Amino acid sequence: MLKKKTIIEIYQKLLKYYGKQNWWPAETEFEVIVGAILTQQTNWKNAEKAIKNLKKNFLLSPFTLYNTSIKDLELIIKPSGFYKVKTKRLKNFVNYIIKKYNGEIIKMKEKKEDFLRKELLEIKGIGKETADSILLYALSKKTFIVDTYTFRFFKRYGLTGKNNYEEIKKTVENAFGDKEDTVYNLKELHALIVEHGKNFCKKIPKCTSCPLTKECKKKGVINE
DNA sequence: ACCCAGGTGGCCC
DNA sequence: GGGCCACATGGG
Repeated sequence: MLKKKTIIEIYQKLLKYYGKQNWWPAETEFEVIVGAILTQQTNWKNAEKAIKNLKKNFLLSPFTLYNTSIKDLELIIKPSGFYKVKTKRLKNFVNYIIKKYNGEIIKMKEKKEDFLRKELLEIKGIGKETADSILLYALSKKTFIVDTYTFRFFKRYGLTGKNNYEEIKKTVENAFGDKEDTVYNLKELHALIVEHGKNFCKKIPKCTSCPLTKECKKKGVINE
Protein backbone atom coordinates (compact mmCIF):
# COMPACT_ATOMS: atom_id res chain seq x y z
CA MET A 1 0.00 0.00 0.00
CA LEU A 2 1.17 3.45 -0.85
CA LYS A 3 2.58 5.64 1.85
CA LYS A 4 2.10 9.38 1.77
CA LYS A 5 5.79 9.98 2.16
CA THR A 6 6.60 7.74 -0.80
CA ILE A 7 4.42 9.57 -3.30
CA ILE A 8 5.72 12.95 -2.15
CA GLU A 9 9.29 11.72 -2.51
CA ILE A 10 8.61 10.38 -5.98
CA TYR A 11 7.01 13.69 -6.93
CA GLN A 12 10.05 15.60 -5.78
CA LYS A 13 12.37 13.31 -7.68
CA LEU A 14 10.39 13.62 -10.89
CA LEU A 15 10.27 17.39 -10.45
CA LYS A 16 13.99 17.58 -9.91
CA TYR A 17 14.74 15.35 -12.87
CA TYR A 18 12.32 16.73 -15.46
CA GLY A 19 11.70 20.24 -14.13
CA LYS A 20 8.40 22.10 -14.00
CA GLN A 21 5.99 21.12 -16.75
CA ASN A 22 3.57 24.05 -16.45
CA TRP A 23 0.56 22.24 -17.86
CA TRP A 24 -1.93 22.82 -19.47
CA PRO A 25 -0.70 24.71 -22.55
CA ALA A 26 -3.70 26.86 -23.53
CA GLU A 27 -4.79 30.49 -23.69
CA THR A 28 -8.19 30.03 -22.05
CA GLU A 29 -10.01 27.64 -19.75
CA PHE A 30 -12.38 26.72 -22.55
CA GLU A 31 -9.41 25.82 -24.72
CA VAL A 32 -8.25 23.44 -21.99
CA ILE A 33 -11.63 21.70 -22.02
CA VAL A 34 -11.70 21.40 -25.80
CA GLY A 35 -8.14 20.07 -25.71
CA ALA A 36 -9.05 17.51 -23.07
CA ILE A 37 -11.69 16.04 -25.37
CA LEU A 38 -9.60 16.24 -28.53
CA THR A 39 -6.57 14.53 -27.00
CA GLN A 40 -8.50 11.44 -25.91
CA GLN A 41 -6.45 8.44 -27.06
CA THR A 42 -4.64 10.83 -29.37
CA ASN A 43 -1.18 12.29 -29.65
CA TRP A 44 -1.13 15.88 -28.40
CA LYS A 45 0.39 17.10 -31.68
CA ASN A 46 -2.71 15.94 -33.54
CA ALA A 47 -5.05 17.49 -31.02
CA GLU A 48 -3.06 20.71 -31.34
CA LYS A 49 -3.65 20.86 -35.08
CA ALA A 50 -7.37 20.63 -34.52
CA ILE A 51 -7.18 23.36 -31.88
CA LYS A 52 -5.32 25.64 -34.27
CA ASN A 53 -8.03 25.10 -36.87
CA LEU A 54 -10.68 25.92 -34.29
CA LYS A 55 -8.84 29.05 -33.27
CA LYS A 56 -8.51 30.16 -36.86
CA ASN A 57 -12.27 29.85 -37.20
CA PHE A 58 -12.97 31.64 -33.90
CA LEU A 59 -14.54 28.52 -32.46
CA LEU A 60 -12.83 28.40 -29.08
CA SER A 61 -15.84 29.77 -27.27
CA PRO A 62 -19.03 27.96 -26.23
CA PHE A 63 -21.51 29.99 -28.30
CA THR A 64 -19.60 30.04 -31.58
CA LEU A 65 -18.99 26.32 -31.23
CA TYR A 66 -22.66 25.81 -30.45
CA ASN A 67 -23.63 27.59 -33.67
CA THR A 68 -21.32 25.56 -35.89
CA SER A 69 -22.77 22.70 -37.94
CA ILE A 70 -21.76 19.10 -37.31
CA LYS A 71 -20.31 18.80 -40.81
CA ASP A 72 -18.18 21.93 -40.50
CA LEU A 73 -16.93 20.95 -37.08
CA GLU A 74 -16.00 17.45 -38.25
CA LEU A 75 -13.88 18.92 -41.00
CA ILE A 76 -12.19 21.42 -38.69
CA ILE A 77 -11.16 18.89 -36.02
CA LYS A 78 -10.33 16.10 -38.46
CA PRO A 79 -6.57 15.99 -37.68
CA SER A 80 -7.33 14.95 -34.10
CA GLY A 81 -8.70 11.58 -35.23
CA PHE A 82 -12.01 9.99 -34.13
CA TYR A 83 -13.38 13.25 -35.48
CA LYS A 84 -17.01 12.17 -35.72
CA VAL A 85 -17.30 11.01 -32.12
CA LYS A 86 -15.27 13.94 -30.89
CA THR A 87 -17.53 16.39 -32.72
CA LYS A 88 -20.48 14.90 -30.83
CA ARG A 89 -18.55 15.07 -27.57
CA LEU A 90 -17.69 18.75 -28.05
CA LYS A 91 -21.33 19.46 -28.89
CA ASN A 92 -22.46 17.55 -25.80
CA PHE A 93 -20.21 19.66 -23.62
CA VAL A 94 -21.25 23.03 -25.08
CA ASN A 95 -24.89 22.06 -24.82
CA TYR A 96 -24.30 21.36 -21.15
CA ILE A 97 -22.38 24.53 -20.31
CA ILE A 98 -24.82 26.77 -22.19
CA LYS A 99 -27.88 25.15 -20.67
CA LYS A 100 -26.60 25.02 -17.09
CA TYR A 101 -24.13 27.89 -16.87
CA ASN A 102 -25.14 30.24 -19.68
CA GLY A 103 -21.89 29.27 -21.39
CA GLU A 104 -19.82 30.85 -18.62
CA ILE A 105 -16.97 28.87 -17.11
CA ILE A 106 -16.72 31.32 -14.25
CA LYS A 107 -20.15 30.15 -13.11
CA MET A 108 -19.05 26.53 -13.21
CA LYS A 109 -16.14 27.39 -10.97
CA GLU A 110 -18.48 28.48 -8.21
CA LYS A 111 -19.60 24.86 -7.73
CA LYS A 112 -17.78 22.24 -5.69
CA GLU A 113 -15.64 19.65 -7.44
CA ASP A 114 -17.72 16.63 -6.39
CA PHE A 115 -20.85 18.23 -7.78
CA LEU A 116 -19.16 19.19 -11.03
CA ARG A 117 -17.55 15.76 -11.41
CA LYS A 118 -20.96 14.09 -11.27
CA GLU A 119 -22.36 16.53 -13.81
CA LEU A 120 -19.42 16.10 -16.16
CA LEU A 121 -19.62 12.30 -15.97
CA GLU A 122 -23.23 12.45 -17.13
CA ILE A 123 -22.11 14.00 -20.41
CA LYS A 124 -21.69 11.39 -23.16
CA GLY A 125 -18.05 11.30 -24.15
CA ILE A 126 -16.65 12.58 -20.91
CA GLY A 127 -15.30 9.81 -18.73
CA LYS A 128 -13.26 9.94 -15.54
CA GLU A 129 -9.99 11.07 -17.04
CA THR A 130 -11.47 13.82 -19.15
CA ALA A 131 -13.68 14.97 -16.27
CA ASP A 132 -10.70 15.16 -13.94
CA SER A 133 -8.61 16.92 -16.58
CA ILE A 134 -11.30 19.56 -16.89
CA LEU A 135 -11.64 19.87 -13.12
CA LEU A 136 -7.91 20.13 -12.47
CA TYR A 137 -6.54 22.08 -15.42
CA ALA A 138 -9.50 24.19 -16.56
CA LEU A 139 -11.24 24.82 -13.25
CA SER A 140 -8.30 24.41 -10.85
CA LYS A 141 -10.23 22.06 -8.57
CA LYS A 142 -8.45 19.65 -6.27
CA THR A 143 -8.48 16.34 -8.11
CA PHE A 144 -5.93 13.87 -9.42
CA ILE A 145 -6.07 12.47 -12.96
CA VAL A 146 -5.42 8.78 -13.47
CA ASP A 147 -4.59 8.06 -17.10
CA THR A 148 -2.88 5.15 -18.82
CA TYR A 149 0.55 6.45 -17.88
CA THR A 150 -0.50 6.76 -14.26
CA PHE A 151 -1.86 3.21 -14.13
CA ARG A 152 1.38 1.91 -15.61
CA PHE A 153 3.45 4.04 -13.29
CA PHE A 154 1.69 2.90 -10.14
CA LYS A 155 1.72 -0.70 -11.23
CA ARG A 156 5.37 -0.51 -12.19
CA TYR A 157 6.47 0.76 -8.83
CA GLY A 158 3.90 -1.23 -6.85
CA LEU A 159 2.48 1.84 -5.26
CA THR A 160 -1.04 0.64 -4.65
CA GLY A 161 -2.72 -2.56 -3.64
CA LYS A 162 -5.77 -2.28 -5.83
CA ASN A 163 -5.31 -0.71 -9.18
CA ASN A 164 -8.63 0.98 -9.71
CA TYR A 165 -9.12 4.58 -10.66
CA GLU A 166 -10.79 5.92 -7.56
CA GLU A 167 -8.35 4.16 -5.24
CA ILE A 168 -5.29 5.72 -6.87
CA LYS A 169 -6.97 9.11 -7.17
CA LYS A 170 -7.94 9.24 -3.51
CA THR A 171 -4.60 7.97 -2.31
CA VAL A 172 -2.70 10.67 -4.16
CA GLU A 173 -5.12 13.42 -3.16
CA ASN A 174 -4.82 12.40 0.48
CA ALA A 175 -1.04 12.33 0.24
CA PHE A 176 -0.99 15.96 -0.84
CA GLY A 177 -3.51 17.05 1.77
CA ASP A 178 -5.27 20.36 1.55
CA LYS A 179 -2.74 23.15 1.30
CA GLU A 180 -2.32 26.34 -0.71
CA ASP A 181 -0.20 24.64 -3.34
CA THR A 182 -2.03 21.31 -3.50
CA VAL A 183 -3.78 21.99 -6.81
CA TYR A 184 -0.52 23.22 -8.29
CA ASN A 185 1.27 20.09 -7.13
CA LEU A 186 -1.43 17.78 -8.49
CA LYS A 187 -1.14 19.52 -11.86
CA GLU A 188 2.62 19.09 -11.87
CA LEU A 189 2.58 15.48 -10.70
CA HIS A 190 0.23 14.37 -13.45
CA ALA A 191 2.25 16.19 -16.10
CA LEU A 192 5.47 14.69 -14.75
CA ILE A 193 4.08 11.15 -14.77
CA VAL A 194 3.06 11.61 -18.41
CA GLU A 195 6.46 13.05 -19.31
CA HIS A 196 8.17 10.17 -17.53
CA GLY A 197 5.84 7.64 -19.14
CA LYS A 198 6.68 8.85 -22.61
CA ASN A 199 10.25 7.71 -21.99
CA PHE A 200 9.94 4.85 -19.53
CA CYS A 201 7.70 2.14 -18.08
CA LYS A 202 6.17 1.16 -21.41
CA LYS A 203 6.27 -2.60 -21.08
CA ILE A 204 4.19 -2.97 -17.97
CA PRO A 205 3.63 -5.49 -16.49
CA LYS A 206 6.63 -7.21 -18.05
CA CYS A 207 8.89 -4.50 -16.76
CA THR A 208 11.79 -6.86 -16.05
CA SER A 209 12.19 -7.28 -19.79
CA CYS A 210 11.76 -3.59 -20.44
CA PRO A 211 15.07 -2.25 -21.72
CA LEU A 212 14.26 1.11 -20.27
CA THR A 213 14.02 -0.07 -16.70
CA LYS A 214 17.76 -0.14 -16.12
CA GLU A 215 18.21 3.26 -17.61
CA CYS A 216 15.42 4.60 -15.50
CA LYS A 217 17.17 3.41 -12.36
CA LYS A 218 20.56 4.49 -13.55
CA LYS A 219 19.38 8.03 -14.14
CA GLY A 220 18.09 8.08 -10.61
CA VAL A 221 14.58 9.14 -11.52
CA ILE A 222 13.25 6.39 -9.32
CA ASN A 223 15.00 4.26 -6.74
CA GLU A 224 13.47 0.86 -6.25
C1' DA B 1 4.22 -2.38 -42.69
C1' DC B 2 3.39 -2.08 -38.53
C1' DC B 3 2.58 0.31 -33.66
C1' DC B 4 1.28 3.93 -30.80
C1' DA B 5 -1.11 8.18 -28.94
C1' DG B 6 -2.62 12.63 -22.36
C1' DG B 7 -10.26 7.51 -23.73
C1' DT B 8 -15.10 6.43 -24.05
C1' DG B 9 -19.34 3.95 -24.75
C1' DG B 10 -21.65 -0.10 -26.18
C1' DC B 11 -22.15 -4.69 -26.03
C1' DC B 12 -21.49 -9.28 -24.06
C1' DC B 13 -21.06 -12.49 -20.33
C1' DG C 1 -17.40 -6.13 -12.42
C1' DG C 2 -14.15 -7.26 -16.53
C1' DG C 3 -13.06 -8.29 -21.71
C1' DC C 4 -13.49 -6.99 -26.30
C1' DC C 5 -14.52 -3.73 -30.05
C1' DA C 6 -15.20 0.64 -32.94
C1' DC C 7 -13.83 5.09 -33.41
C1' DA C 8 -9.34 7.66 -37.21
C1' DT C 9 -5.49 10.71 -37.95
C1' DG C 10 -0.46 11.44 -38.16
C1' DG C 11 4.24 10.33 -36.72
C1' DG C 12 8.04 7.05 -35.69
